[in-house]
Amino acid sequence: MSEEIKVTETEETAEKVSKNFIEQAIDKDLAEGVYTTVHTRFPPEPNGYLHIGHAKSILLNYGLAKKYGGKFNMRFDDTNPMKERTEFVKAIEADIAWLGADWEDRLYFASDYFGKMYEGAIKLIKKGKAYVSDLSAEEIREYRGTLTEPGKEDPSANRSIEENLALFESMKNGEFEDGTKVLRARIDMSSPNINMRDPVIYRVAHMTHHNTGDKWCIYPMYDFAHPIEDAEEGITHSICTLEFEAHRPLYDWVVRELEYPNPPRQIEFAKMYLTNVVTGKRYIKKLVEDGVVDGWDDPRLVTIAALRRRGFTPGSIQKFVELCGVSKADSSVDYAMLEYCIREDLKLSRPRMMACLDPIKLVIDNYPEGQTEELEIPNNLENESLGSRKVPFGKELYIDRDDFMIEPPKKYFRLYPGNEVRLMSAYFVTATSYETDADGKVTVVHCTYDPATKQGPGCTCDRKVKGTIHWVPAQGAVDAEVRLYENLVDEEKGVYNEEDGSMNLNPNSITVLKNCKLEPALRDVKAYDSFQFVRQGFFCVDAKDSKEDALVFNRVVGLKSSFTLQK
RNA sequence: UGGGCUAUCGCCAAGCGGUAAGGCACAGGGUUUUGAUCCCUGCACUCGCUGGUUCGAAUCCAGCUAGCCCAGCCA
Repeated sequence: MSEEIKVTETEETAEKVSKNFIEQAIDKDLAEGVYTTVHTRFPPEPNGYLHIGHAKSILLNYGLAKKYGGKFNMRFDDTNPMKERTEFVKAIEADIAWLGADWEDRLYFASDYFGKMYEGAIKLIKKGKAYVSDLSAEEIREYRGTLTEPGKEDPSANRSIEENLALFESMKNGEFEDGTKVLRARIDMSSPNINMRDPVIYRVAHMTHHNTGDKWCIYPMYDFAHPIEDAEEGITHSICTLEFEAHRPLYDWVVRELEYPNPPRQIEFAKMYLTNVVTGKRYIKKLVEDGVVDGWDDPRLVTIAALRRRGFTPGSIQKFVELCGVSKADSSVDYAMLEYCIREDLKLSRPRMMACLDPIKLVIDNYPEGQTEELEIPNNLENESLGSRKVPFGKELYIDRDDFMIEPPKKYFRLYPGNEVRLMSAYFVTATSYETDADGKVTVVHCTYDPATKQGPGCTCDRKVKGTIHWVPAQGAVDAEVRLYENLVDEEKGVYNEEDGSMNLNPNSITVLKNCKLEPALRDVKAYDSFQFVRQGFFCVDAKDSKEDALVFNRVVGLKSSFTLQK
């Protein structure tokens, strides 16, 4: 195939998928020669764990760089030592790497630029564009004015450049208490944009920084630091969320006053929310502190760590972000979309095994005592490359409680007295009788099998049967605990309680099944291994609690079902 | 309230003056050793509202309405 044809095909494909507004802006910049490359970055503050919302930003930034043959930087925006910790730095790095965003050798810290920022501040002072203020935090607020009234000039605004320089140096040298002096940018106290009313750009904070230790006791504010970080790294497109839109004039002011030659351009997009999910940092924190959940990686949470532990894959999250798209409109994406993405990713890639989550015994009365046969069962009929495994079949098996009913409702085509079903990959069986315990709960089902109905390649049985159920051999069955999850919050009431800001928790968000029986091939699984448990869903070995002799599985997501069992 | 932004199917989201893409969800039907998958089919005479410009408007203009963001020495 010639190269020309390839190029044509690529263009055609690209035309079908419309570009989002950021890509359109980049195309325009490139076409007009504003930039010749694309360089993006993801700049989290290391003050907590990343969640699904951050994943969108990470993948968006990384994806853009990749798509345009550019670069993607990882940068910790650590300008406020009060909130930041190394613990979070490590967790965030791990999460981003897991998601598949590769920053190569470009891992930076905003604190690496504290020197540059200090110089930048001096440059502003020398240009008469910044001054040291004596006002207290409260006074600054008063002088700032309100949404409708303009601000008033800071009494310190007219100090000489020399005095400002000296004072700023004294700030740096630790001669002032926290809160007694700040450096302000001189812009416009009557601007309709409050962010432009002489914003504070440096504050005094005698505090040990996780990266720079005690070297500094003054720290730059986000609005001053961020444009410098971007410019220093040669970022072309600084992509952030919508709440920073009103800060863009200030961002542009900083890079202009500091005279960066090819200043980056800030573009804002709307944050993504998910329905019936808790994303607020302080809410997650409260759930963790109150012991409602088992840490920041509890599988019911949507932190990256939790999604990983639950059994989501990087691919599923990439797909999800791609499907959601990017825009400037507030959105709350249906959780079903995420479920669709993980099912898509796992359905062909994972073995389909048999497991009984609420097992009852099935005894085949006419099967020879003591006999077993080894059945060779393909691991995934839609993906041959996954091979097959052996499953022993014998007189005593387990089936799931839901698959047998004494008095079935209409349209129930599983096992009930007198009915014949297929035991998946084995034989047809017909229920004959059952045993119950003192409470009337079924404990054992008796059946007979038809030796002529052995399933598998070359099966000559042409009789059809409506129901097929899964089973696990009693001999060699593996015990396991399985955890089923539902929304953490009440779907009807909404996530947050309007009145007191509390959360409307769903009391049934977790169901722990302790006596599950898995087929023998599942004995040697490792953390994060995941499988389809046929007819039930996708399950993942819990990385925190699963032990070699006490397996624990999380249900990632159930299979879709158009059938609801009426009990 | 001053400023900024947003409004297209239940949920995302294309559309960029030529007569409403796509995905999720949902509903029917077919295939089926998973009530799954897969495969068909259906699902906005209408684009927050009202006017205007135009042969023609979701797209342009005006005026409304609703929602989100900004008054941290947080990011």
